[in-house]
Amino acid sequence: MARRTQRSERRGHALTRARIVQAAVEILDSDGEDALTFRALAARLATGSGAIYWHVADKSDLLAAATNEIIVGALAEPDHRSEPSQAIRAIAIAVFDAIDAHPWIGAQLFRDPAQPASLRISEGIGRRLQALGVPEPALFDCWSALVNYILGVAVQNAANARLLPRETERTAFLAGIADRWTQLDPAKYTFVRQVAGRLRDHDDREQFLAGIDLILAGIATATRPSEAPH
Amino acid sequence: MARRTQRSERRGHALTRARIVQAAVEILDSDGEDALTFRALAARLATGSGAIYWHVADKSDLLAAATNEIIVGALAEPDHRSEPSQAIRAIAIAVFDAIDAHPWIGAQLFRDPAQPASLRISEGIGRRLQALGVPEPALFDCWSALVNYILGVAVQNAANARLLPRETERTAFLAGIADRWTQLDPAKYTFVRQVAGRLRDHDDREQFLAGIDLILAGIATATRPSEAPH
DNA sequence: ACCTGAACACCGTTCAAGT
DNA sequence: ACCTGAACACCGTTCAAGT
Repeated sequence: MARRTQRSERRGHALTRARIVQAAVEILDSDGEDALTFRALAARLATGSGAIYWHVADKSDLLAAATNEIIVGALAEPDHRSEPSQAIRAIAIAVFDAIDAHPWIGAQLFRDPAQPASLRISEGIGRRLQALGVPEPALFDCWSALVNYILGVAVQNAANARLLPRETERTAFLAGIADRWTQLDPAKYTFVRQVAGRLRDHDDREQFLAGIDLILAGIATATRPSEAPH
Repeated sequence: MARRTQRSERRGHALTRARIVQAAVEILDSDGEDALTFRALAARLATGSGAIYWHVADKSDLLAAATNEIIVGALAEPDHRSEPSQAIRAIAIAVFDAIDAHPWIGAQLFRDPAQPASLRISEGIGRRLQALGVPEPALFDCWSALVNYILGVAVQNAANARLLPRETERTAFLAGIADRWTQLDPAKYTFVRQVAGRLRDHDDREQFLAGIDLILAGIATATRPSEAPH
């Protein structure tokens, strides 16, 4: 977001790590994961492919940097006022939407639990759980369940989004799955056949949030017994 | 598991889709994801790389087939006797352990929600939720939350396992993260610093199960109100 | 019908050579 | 210190040619 002034900038086009990452994000967003090659990146930056290696260790380093840029941006403005459980939902949605808008993040977000992106999410969730009054012994489990769920589902959704870029394709795709489910062996797949209809018109985002609420309900169970009514 | 008799089999070495998939699994398990190339596979099967394409559409088809083989095997023997919530835990653990033992499954399991592997998991979980007495309106949400959590966490764990193949590396890795967490800015990362100690000696499998229990507790909340005490 | 293996069109990464 | 771009060691996939 913020433009850094570059001391050695010439005509505004010095090759910096920041500019490389930015160009990588643009390629990833507009043309997808496969389009990001060092050759394409070099062409866009009007330089040689080898020059990029002076600022970036390798492709995995490049993807990690691009991921952090997006996630840190998405979590930039947490609302400090809202109620803890609402704040948790807000963080979850921010991550979900960021991955939905930039599906290439998906695979990357797992790589290193110490990268800024993961840390921000962890800290945000953890603080709200404390504010919620979750007792010490249960805190680690509750925190880990929520963070795991948020990252896991968001990444799955990103994988789907990568497969089906357009909304119309998605609708047709879901309808296709629902149809195939309906035709399965009734004895072996009773349940799957039964929920096929729901699949057709469900919304991934709402589904994701319903899961968050379910976990929060479970957390409330773990919290209440140690709380006196006030 | 079951050996199919091949009509045109000569000396037990006819090139079949089943044999190709089996060889692919062996390479993936012993040498990792990057080691599975069509050249390596052809060498192991003592044939040309092009021959494989007669039985398999492309690499993604090959990986999907390998994934299904493992998952279907892992869920082969569900215990019909146990209590529903115990059965759900058993399914979750079976998936977790399968992905833990074959980390390369991770990325693949998302690809197609209509593949046998996903179907088995979905059906298994869904039936137990019905047996648990979850009312119709809540069923879809509960099912989706559980399946999403199971797949999401298992895949994350697989990604970590891929990074750190050996147990000793893992311990050192966790200790390293915990140390880094401890050194973070106390103002910005209060919570993360606080749980760093727990991270050091936590067990991924137990953590995973704790999350399942939390969701089950939430599901019980959604179930109880509509049930009369009996 | 099925197999062979050279050939094609790519990759990420390196590195001598330049400025 | 930083950039260039040819070269290297790979890939997945295709396809004419074989049996």
